[in-house]
Amino acid sequence: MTEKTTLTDAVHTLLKRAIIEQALKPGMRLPEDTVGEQFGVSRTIVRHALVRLENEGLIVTRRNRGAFVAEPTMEEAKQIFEVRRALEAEVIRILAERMPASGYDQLESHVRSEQGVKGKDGPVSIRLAGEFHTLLADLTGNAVLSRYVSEVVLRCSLIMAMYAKTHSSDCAVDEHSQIIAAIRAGDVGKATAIMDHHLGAVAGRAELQKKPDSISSILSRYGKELAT
Amino acid sequence: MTEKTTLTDAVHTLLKRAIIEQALKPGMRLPEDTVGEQFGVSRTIVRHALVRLENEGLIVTRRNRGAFVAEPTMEEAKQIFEVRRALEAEVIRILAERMPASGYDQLESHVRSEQGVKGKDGPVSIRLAGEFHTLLADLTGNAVLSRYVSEVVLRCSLIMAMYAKTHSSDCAVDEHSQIIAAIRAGDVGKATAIMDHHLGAVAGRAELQKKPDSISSILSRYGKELAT
DNA sequence: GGCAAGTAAATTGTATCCAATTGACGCGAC
DNA sequence: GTCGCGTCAATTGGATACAATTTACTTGCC
Repeated sequence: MTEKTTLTDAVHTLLKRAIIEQALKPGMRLPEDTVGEQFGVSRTIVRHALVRLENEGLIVTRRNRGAFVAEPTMEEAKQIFEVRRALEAEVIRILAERMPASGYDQLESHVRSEQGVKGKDGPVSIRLAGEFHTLLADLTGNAVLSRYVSEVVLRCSLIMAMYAKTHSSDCAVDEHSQIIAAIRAGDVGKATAIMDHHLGAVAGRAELQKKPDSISSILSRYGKELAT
Repeated sequence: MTEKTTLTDAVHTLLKRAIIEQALKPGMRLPEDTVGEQFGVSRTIVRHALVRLENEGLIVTRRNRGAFVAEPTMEEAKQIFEVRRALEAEVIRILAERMPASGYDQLESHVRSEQGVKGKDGPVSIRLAGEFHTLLADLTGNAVLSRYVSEVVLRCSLIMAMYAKTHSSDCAVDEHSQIIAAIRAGDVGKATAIMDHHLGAVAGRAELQKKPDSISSILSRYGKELAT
């Protein structure tokens, strides 16, 4: 399986995971040859992977300056959450209408694995929380929808990594279960309401945590100018 | 302005327009060096542009085979329309709440230019009809939403180019005006309903037109194997 | 005459190489 | 001491060269 994929895909996937798991922090530079050296591939490959990442909004590139891990502003974050809410509402609407056979099993299985890492917050927790929503979108069978949800979820993960101190996954997992239940009951309105509340809480957590973190956050945003 | 943009952007834009305007027909091959020769750039540039186009769903690439203009199946088309409906509903919801100052002027101006080419159906008509929706999305001020709408609109244009014989833009322009009026009146429900009907009609036209066109369509789909 | 295998051509995947732009450091003048 | 200018290093933008894989054709055998 690892041989079937192209090198570009591999690098792209690795970089993506590294960004989401905060190994590569927002604002950090990504020199092409450094990354290439690290993975043992040429700049060409890294360039292609970076193009993809830029299209996904996970990095930004400045002309003749190179690529940087994206640092979503609060404004961008609001926009992303706005789109995400709309997309996930559609996901719920579809799933309430046509949930595939093994859908609930997969969802419950995932929630269980989320509960497994409930205690320890951190990158893994953020990733799993995101993957719940991705799984939800996948179950719609709509590849386009799934792709977009996946993108906004990843960018939200990046936002959370930037602005929220702790992920406090406790309530998140709980709400995930509630969403599943509401969909199972065919109650689109309730499921959407919970999802909205869920996302609102997530967004709000980022927003609330932003103030105390603003000093270092702002500095880090301008800090890349000084980074040697 | 043409000097500020990078070569990749230029090639990307040109290819995109060529695909939308059906100069490059669905299923057609896009050899890297042929395209590069045509535009006077290297394969490197073309490759980057192709990566972008693939991410946008306008082309598909087969491993070691190259790039082909996408040929959305009816299933994919349905998925794209499903997502598009959800996204444009969100656009309407937002615009009814916060329409920028010069928004209506821009919209009405665009509708007038659509009416200008009302008679002659064809690529330009399809492009303008698409740009109305893109403009609508741009007015939300939400760059993420705008980007996604732009993508699905382009893919819908490709679908229409594939499946619909005539674009019959008459009703489309009329409905565009109605949507503007409904938004202006602050009637989200009505605007969404018209938009749904509008998109449904477009999708339906593709679906209905598909049968009589199926022979040549299918042949063209297999024709790429024979293309010399 | 049809099928299969081998070979050759074409095209992509990848790496390396050159040029152009940008940011930084240092020097000098005011 | 500070501001401005010039040179330099570093990194990306782009092109070319090489390798690997796939397709298609030809040739030989049944």
